[in-house]
Amino acid sequence: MKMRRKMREPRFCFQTRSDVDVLDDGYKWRKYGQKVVKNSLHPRSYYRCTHNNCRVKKRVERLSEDCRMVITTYEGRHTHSPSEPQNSSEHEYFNSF
DNA sequence: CGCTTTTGACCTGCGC
DNA sequence: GCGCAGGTCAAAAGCG
Repeated sequence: MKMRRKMREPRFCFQTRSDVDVLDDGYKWRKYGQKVVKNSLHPRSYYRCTHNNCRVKKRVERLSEDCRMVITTYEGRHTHSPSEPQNSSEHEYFNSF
C-alpha cells in the first residue's frame, strides 16, 4: 500500500567483525528504532541517513553466535555525495550498484 | 540551540 | 478473527 509499496531498493548485507555496531562509511546515520528479533538474541538497530533527499536505511544486527560480528544491511541508495571524501573501496562497491 | 539517542506505542502482513 | 513478528514514528532528555 503506502508503506509496503514494492521494496524496489536492493539491500546489501555486510558481515563485519567489529566491536562497534555502526561503521562510519562517510555518511551520517540517525538511529530511529531498535527491536529485538527472534532469530537473534540481540536487538536490531535501525538507522537512517540524515540527508533531506536521502532515503537510505541501514540495519545493524548482531550475531548471536559472535557478539563481535555485526551484520550491516544497507537498504536503498545514496543519491547524494557523502560528507566525507570517498576514499574507501567499499564506497566504490556501493557506487557500482 | 540543534541534533541525536532511547523507549513505547502503533500499524501492517501473515499464519493458524 | 486474533496473535505474533517486524518495522516506523514520536516525544523528551542529554550532549556538543
